[in-house]
Amino acid sequence: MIENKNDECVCESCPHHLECGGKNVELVKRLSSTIISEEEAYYVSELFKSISDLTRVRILFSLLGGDMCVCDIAELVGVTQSGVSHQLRVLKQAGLVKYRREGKSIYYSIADDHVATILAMGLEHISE
Amino acid sequence: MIENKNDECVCESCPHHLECGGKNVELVKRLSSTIISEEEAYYVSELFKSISDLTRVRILFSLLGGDMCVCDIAELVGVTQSGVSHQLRVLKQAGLVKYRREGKSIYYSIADDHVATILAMGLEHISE
DNA sequence: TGAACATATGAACAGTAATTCATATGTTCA
DNA sequence: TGAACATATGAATTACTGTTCATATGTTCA
Repeated sequence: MIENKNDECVCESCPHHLECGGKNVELVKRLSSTIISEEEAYYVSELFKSISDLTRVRILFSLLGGDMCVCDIAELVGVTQSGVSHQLRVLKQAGLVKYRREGKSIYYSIADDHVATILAMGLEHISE
Repeated sequence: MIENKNDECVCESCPHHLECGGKNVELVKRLSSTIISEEEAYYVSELFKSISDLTRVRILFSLLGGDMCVCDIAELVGVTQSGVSHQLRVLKQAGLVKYRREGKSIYYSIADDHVATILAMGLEHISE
């Protein structure tokens, strides 16, 4: 809780807070802006958005088991080759997966341990 | 890479893998199903979906600075009281925030340190 | 109890995203 | 080089999601 010395809201722009006892918005605004910028918030939301689709989550957890080429992923998650390719593009742009070409095939894999940790944290959270 | 002893795909349902050298889909299917179930994948996607919206991310990071009542959050993120309330419901259902009533106001806060960690991991990832 | 305030909910609209089909790009090997 | 295969891309459709407005629920205090 953030309160001024009089335990009373001094915010100019929201006089109603004098009654609701809410925190001083100006103070909060200054504080929270030091925690995360508008731009950072956007990128964070974009990051999690890329893990917010069931198909993409299934792709990511499948890749935790080892690298896979696109056609294998497609069969595993039961989506069209085209569909998987579209989703892989999203994961690629978010920096969640990397890829390498091996002949005609392209193998995708989890970008780094950091990504694996985020996935593990998510799995842990829903298990509570 | 998962391969059988002959280094050759034995999958019945995808004969083309004999050429592309892809992994044995049946083996992968069995392996990855031990990592995460279909139901778990769904809940994980739902969890991250709740952090995939810019407004909700801004709400969460604001709450990292301390508890806040709905009207303060609304002013801080520049959305209608109604809009914030709708988004808080999403965050509540995902177990990301908790709340307590104090008189007429309801104060929301981050559910636990686990949530703060997930947010921090996200922020860390985009900073690479 | 009723007036004032804080929050929640439902409906409607607008913007966005996931999927598929058709097709293009890129690779291998005879 | 050209045929066969693997992946990527564009367009179109369908479904979903975020926002606001109007209103309902719930709390406090005179």
